[in-house]
Amino acid sequence: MELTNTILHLFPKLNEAISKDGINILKHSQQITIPEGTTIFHQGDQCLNYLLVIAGSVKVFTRAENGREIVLYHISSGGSCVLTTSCLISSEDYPAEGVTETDVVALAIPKPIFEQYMGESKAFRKQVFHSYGDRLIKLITLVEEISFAKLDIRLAKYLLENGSVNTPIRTTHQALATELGSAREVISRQLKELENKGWVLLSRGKIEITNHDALANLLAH
Amino acid sequence: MELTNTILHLFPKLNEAISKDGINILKHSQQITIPEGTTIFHQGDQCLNYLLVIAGSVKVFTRAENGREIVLYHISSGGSCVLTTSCLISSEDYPAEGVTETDVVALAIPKPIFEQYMGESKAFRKQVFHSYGDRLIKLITLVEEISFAKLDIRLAKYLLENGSVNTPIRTTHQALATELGSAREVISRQLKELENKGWVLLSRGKIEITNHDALANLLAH
DNA sequence: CACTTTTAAGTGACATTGTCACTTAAAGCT
DNA sequence: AGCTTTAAGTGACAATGTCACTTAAAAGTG
Repeated sequence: MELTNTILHLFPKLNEAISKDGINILKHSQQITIPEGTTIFHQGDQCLNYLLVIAGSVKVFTRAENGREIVLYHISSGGSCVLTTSCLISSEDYPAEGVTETDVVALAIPKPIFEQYMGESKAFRKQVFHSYGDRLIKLITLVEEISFAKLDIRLAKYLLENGSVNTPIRTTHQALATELGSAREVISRQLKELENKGWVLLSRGKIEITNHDALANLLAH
Repeated sequence: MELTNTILHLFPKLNEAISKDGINILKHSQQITIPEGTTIFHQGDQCLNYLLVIAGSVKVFTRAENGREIVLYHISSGGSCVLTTSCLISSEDYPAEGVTETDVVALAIPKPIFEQYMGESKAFRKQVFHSYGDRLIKLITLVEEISFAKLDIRLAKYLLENGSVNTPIRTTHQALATELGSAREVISRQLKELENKGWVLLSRGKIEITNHDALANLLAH
């Protein structure tokens, strides 16, 4: 019952699907645990389940021929994998890879059950569409940021969203470059500048924010 | 009956929805014509119809604060507007604008009918999901191209896709910059280089391809 | 037609970001 | 302690974006 409550809290629309439409999602789906670093899909894969993430995080990214990568978005608890959903229904290839960033607990709804629910429950459809719309918006926002925003701003934003004065960010410059669709050397230089200004403190694999307000001020424009 | 055939040809899944699921789409929807240059949606709009494009083309783009724009994708005949669909269902704001590039003929399915069909017809759902998946893939591809591909390559690709030796492209450098998410000056310089190589011929508002193979060779890498 | 106005395109200097071919240094392993 | 792996630094240079203009073609107008 603990799990049930967690799920219903994370996916309020499913709650509605269960109570209003009499759909027994928990009975017909399976809870799975995926270890960190697992590739859950990559280009050309067939997929057989609708995945709802209960705990942990999945990184979805594309890779260029020259090896450079860019993160498209993350799926964290309360999110679902729309790319697999899309291929679930329209059977197209997706041009991206998904890798678990942490151990992930997910609810897997098998394809036939998924299709049945899509027909039977308006609330279930809403849940699915909601996560679709969410991804579209995230992708559009990403296009905007890549095209228009300066790197120092995007970097500062990332730092503020992922750390604070007391909680350092544990990541590498390379990972950050991937996250922002830039190159490692460029990130290193930008970080070095922030360090020279005294706003962050750098060490191998760790970035500490030392002046939150100054960083926040960059975003303010 | 002419229109019916056109529609069923453009949207094969709807054909199935009609024949298999007994759904009378044509009866409950309305054919509308929208003149060129009409904004059909912009950020924050509410939308009341599911739009299927029968003829013409819609440009979907975002605008940065400094006025720079980038085209996210085009919706042409056989396409449907997923952004409005998304907001139709999840009632979120979308961070983009849609403007007709030509006169557009579209089929408008009112929201309540749309929701009914979504419940009743698997084929209809497939149609909707297919266009969703399509957009996701287009957006992901766009992110890839913006992040990784060189501008001259993207420009050459655009030129080849939109013109040939006999059919010049009628557009401005500014419009091209918007299409590729770059700046006008940069596009002008790139075009000038192509002209110097003798691959295109430039005049105000017009680009003529004079050496198709050389351009195609750029893409081949 | 000659003129003004609008719109498109060109230009050079400079800033930002990406690429390349490395070097240096820290952490983990035996 | 020495070796290996991984992270980060560096300088030179290329590609792209920005700015503040100028020039020129087309469109509108009396």
